[in-house]
Amino acid sequence: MSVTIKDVARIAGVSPSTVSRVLSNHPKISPATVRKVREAMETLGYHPNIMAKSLVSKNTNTLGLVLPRSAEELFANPFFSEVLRGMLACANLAQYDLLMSSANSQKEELEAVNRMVLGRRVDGVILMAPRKNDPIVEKLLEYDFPFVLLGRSLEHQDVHCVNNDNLKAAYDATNHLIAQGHRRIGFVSGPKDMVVSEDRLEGYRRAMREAGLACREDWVINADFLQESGFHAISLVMNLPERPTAFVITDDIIAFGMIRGLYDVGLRVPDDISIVSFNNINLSELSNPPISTIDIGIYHLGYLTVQLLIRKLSGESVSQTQITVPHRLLVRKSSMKTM
Amino acid sequence: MSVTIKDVARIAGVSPSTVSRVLSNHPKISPATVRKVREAMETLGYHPNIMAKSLVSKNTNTLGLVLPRSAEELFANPFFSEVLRGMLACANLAQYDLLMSSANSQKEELEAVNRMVLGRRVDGVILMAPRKNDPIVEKLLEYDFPFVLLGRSLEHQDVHCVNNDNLKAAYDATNHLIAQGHRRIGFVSGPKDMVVSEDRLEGYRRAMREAGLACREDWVINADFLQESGFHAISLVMNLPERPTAFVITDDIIAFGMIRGLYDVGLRVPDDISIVSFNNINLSELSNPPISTIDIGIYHLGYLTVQLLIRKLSGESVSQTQITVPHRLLVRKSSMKTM
DNA sequence: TGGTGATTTGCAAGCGTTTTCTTACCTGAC
DNA sequence: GTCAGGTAAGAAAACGCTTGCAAATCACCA
Repeated sequence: MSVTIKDVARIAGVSPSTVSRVLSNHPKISPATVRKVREAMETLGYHPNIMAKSLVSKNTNTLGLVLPRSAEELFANPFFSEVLRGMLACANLAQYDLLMSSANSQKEELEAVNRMVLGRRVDGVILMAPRKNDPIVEKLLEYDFPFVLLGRSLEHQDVHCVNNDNLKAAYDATNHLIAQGHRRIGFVSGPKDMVVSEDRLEGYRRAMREAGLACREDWVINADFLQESGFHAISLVMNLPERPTAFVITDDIIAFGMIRGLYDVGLRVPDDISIVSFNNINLSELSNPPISTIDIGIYHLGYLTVQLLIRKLSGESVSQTQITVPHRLLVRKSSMKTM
Repeated sequence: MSVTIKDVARIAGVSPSTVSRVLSNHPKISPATVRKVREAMETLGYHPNIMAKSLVSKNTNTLGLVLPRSAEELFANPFFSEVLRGMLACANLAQYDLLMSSANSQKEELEAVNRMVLGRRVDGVILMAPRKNDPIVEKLLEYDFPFVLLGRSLEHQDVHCVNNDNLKAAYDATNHLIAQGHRRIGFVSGPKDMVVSEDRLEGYRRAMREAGLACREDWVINADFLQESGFHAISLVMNLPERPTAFVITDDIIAFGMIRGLYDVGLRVPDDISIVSFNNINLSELSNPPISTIDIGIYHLGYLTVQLLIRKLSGESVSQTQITVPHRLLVRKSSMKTM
């Protein structure tokens, strides 16, 4: 069968406890013994059973990634790979693995979290893109289980999270369009119950208000993070009594869909309608025209989230609860009037 | 502390064994006892400790996903999210979770696999995009550990795998271009040591040969699965003594980069150069021009891989070792001459 | 009444580790 | 040569669960 600590002990002529101590680099162990044990491990091809280890030591070196329900939206978005890449890079460095489970309903979502948390399967949890009044947040707080938000909680200010200043980002994006001379500016929002949607919408509204511009309700279009949304949005846009000359769009992928949809109805970007979107997924630069976008540092978002969680787990008392990843506006052709 | 099976037993007035049996739906347990135990679990908020459970039962309900080293390439590609989505959907259905670990070097990669496999952390392993002479494949065969390839092994015919008929797919793509009247057709390949690259290149060559067309070595350009590759490829293309009028490209994202790069040097797709690529990532349809591509059924690829692995794990003797996901050519504007 | 077999439950060992507590051993000072 | 003081190694109990085997209970019939 598989080789255990006892086998190693027998071969090395020591007790299992000693082997265990060698394994965890216990200081008070003689170099000679260490050598003997190491050799035995080598010849037997020993590898510790992580289950047994976690059972007694009560940690798993695993982080749980809880995907928002109806994760389809997120998944289909390159944003997700990129944030995952950042997470894995950091986790990898600290010898952590990532456990993912997806869910289709809120019920399944809670079950998944319970399996992970109450089943002692992970040491900490990462919550992506939380919603308003997210029950998972409540649950984890109730359990007093370590977790970090990628995004922020509307209700709990003291929860550790990594986020952009989405309000400011949308504010910047809108102001850029205003500076380009646009007066009628629309906004395409993500799912209504997500905190990020709320923040960005607010940023857009603030910029419009400060510039003394009308902020009409029918210029705010709801979408989700799928390219089809961009496509669908077009019919709404076309039916508007007064059509905006520019849009702030909450996600590059929606922008792709919109540009395409506009093209099909004979409208050109940026000549007829200017566009600024969010995220700077790597393809946005290769779009035709290249898309002006707010670079939110996706990779860093993922990396720092995991880093924060690991710091929490290692007992470090992390006083700064909120980490803000800086954003910057990348002006490309989709928002450049007549060049 | 956390509530265990003993607590439940005490409250329900039965023995721990009985509780365990209720948990696993043991047939010979009286309905009355079941009810009592269920109630006790409910009031205590009991959740089984998965570590303890796996320690004795020797399975973890977890699948390990081993990413190819230098996974950056893959990650940055929407292909990856989509395949992951398929995997998670299937795993989720069967109550499995996915454990990911990434690695930067071959050494780290082997360590990760050992942690997973020898550490008894997962029940089975999924290997993505295997390379020629992949040491991980050898290792898993040596351990006799259940695993499934997403892709195929060049050396081992009897390994369970889910794959496309990449040779035929490239053959189809090339023939499509030939049918459009092209005679000078180039090929942009993925990393040389990956099996998929080999297969697609072979398909391209076969089509060219059968059509009696020259298959010049300097028309085969090596790239990796990054958009930058497409970009870089351009300088190579421009320096060719005799330039192809069309390209078969092994990945949509490279195609994006190439279209952009060609545009920048004043060449138009499809008017100057036609393009057919692979994968049909969702953005390929929204490209400008929309990209003709081989739809390889990414989602299904992921879904079926996990399904096959789970079937293996559940003891079902799966006789059919190779599952081929059908592909189809989607003709879009990037390969349509003058309309 | 006692024996038989079927059905339900409990006992206890074991899964592969870690860790506390003890013991054995060695060093050096008196 | 004895004993304190310290260091290195072992014994054994846990961690929370499963499961083979034995015991208990009960119905039934001779």
